[in-house]
Amino acid sequence: MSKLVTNKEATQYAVQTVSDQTLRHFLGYHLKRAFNVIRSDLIQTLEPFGLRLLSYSTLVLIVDNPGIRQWQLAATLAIERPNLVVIIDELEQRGLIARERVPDDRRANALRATAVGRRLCADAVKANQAREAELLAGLSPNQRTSLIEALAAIERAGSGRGS
Amino acid sequence: MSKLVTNKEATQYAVQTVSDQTLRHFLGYHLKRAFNVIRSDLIQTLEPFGLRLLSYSTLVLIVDNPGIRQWQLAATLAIERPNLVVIIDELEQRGLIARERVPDDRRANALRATAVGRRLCADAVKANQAREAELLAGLSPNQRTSLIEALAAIERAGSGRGS
DNA sequence: TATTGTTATACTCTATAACTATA
DNA sequence: TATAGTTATAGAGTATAACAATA
Repeated sequence: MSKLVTNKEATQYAVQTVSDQTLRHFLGYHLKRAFNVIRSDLIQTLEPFGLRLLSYSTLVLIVDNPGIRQWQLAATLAIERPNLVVIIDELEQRGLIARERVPDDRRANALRATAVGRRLCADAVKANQAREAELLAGLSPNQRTSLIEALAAIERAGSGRGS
Repeated sequence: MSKLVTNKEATQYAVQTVSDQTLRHFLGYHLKRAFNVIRSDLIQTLEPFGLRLLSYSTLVLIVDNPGIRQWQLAATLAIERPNLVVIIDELEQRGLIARERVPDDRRANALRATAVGRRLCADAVKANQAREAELLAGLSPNQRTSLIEALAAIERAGSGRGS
């Protein structure tokens, strides 16, 4: 550096430590940051299973609800029907689920997990549980319960407004 | 319909109500859903100000930290430097902030909000506060405090791992 | 007419590589 | 050699319109 700059001079132009105190007052800010932690951790956890967040939750819902229709899945996952098609395609091509024809309504598909899909799903759920337990080790059981209750309350407060 | 199908037969193929009980056990599932509520509400709240989520938090951080550098902003917002450039461009073109040259280090920009930017920021923050208070009306002050504490704990638990 | 699944498309957010000008 | 800002680009996630088959 050709010019010697004292700390005092430098502070005129630089910021020593960034203050996010205004944003810290907002729940949305904390929600986003906490969600990012959980999300990036889960992405790494699911990677060995070849699953991403959406294909994972889709597979879990199909395992839990044999015969579910695509429109029901889309509604539960709060995504649009077109965006679900590629996910279903991928799960089917990997042999984890099957689209079955419905005699009652030949427009619809009944989705069912294969034995392979159910096995993979169980393993992925177990891995998810293990990692989440590690991440939440700092919270007491009481804190975890009230955290989930508070989040569910926020979700309910938002029902009835647009997504 | 050529074939008469009784309710009993129909239930073989359809799902009456979708069960998400496996996913409900996971904090990540609740976090995502609660965050979606807050997020879509905030998007609507900020729309009259011409701000989106990222341009909003960027503006707030610049107002709170006059002279902040872009790399500091990116680190605080947990986004990549390239993705910040377009946001800064937009805020600058709207006359809400200015890029100032730094004599010490001619590679860097010192970011400062204009008077217009500070005014808009204050108004947007006020609107955000009002809406969040409405959404959280169902939670006691105690619940809100412990909720934010729990989220901050999760965020800390994730520090030291990749984004 | 309305619904189910589908295709095509577009917009936002996010991530990486590589360039420039400085240091 | 490393850093700050930038450009270009590509990948997810998400949203809408419109179509075919079926109800």
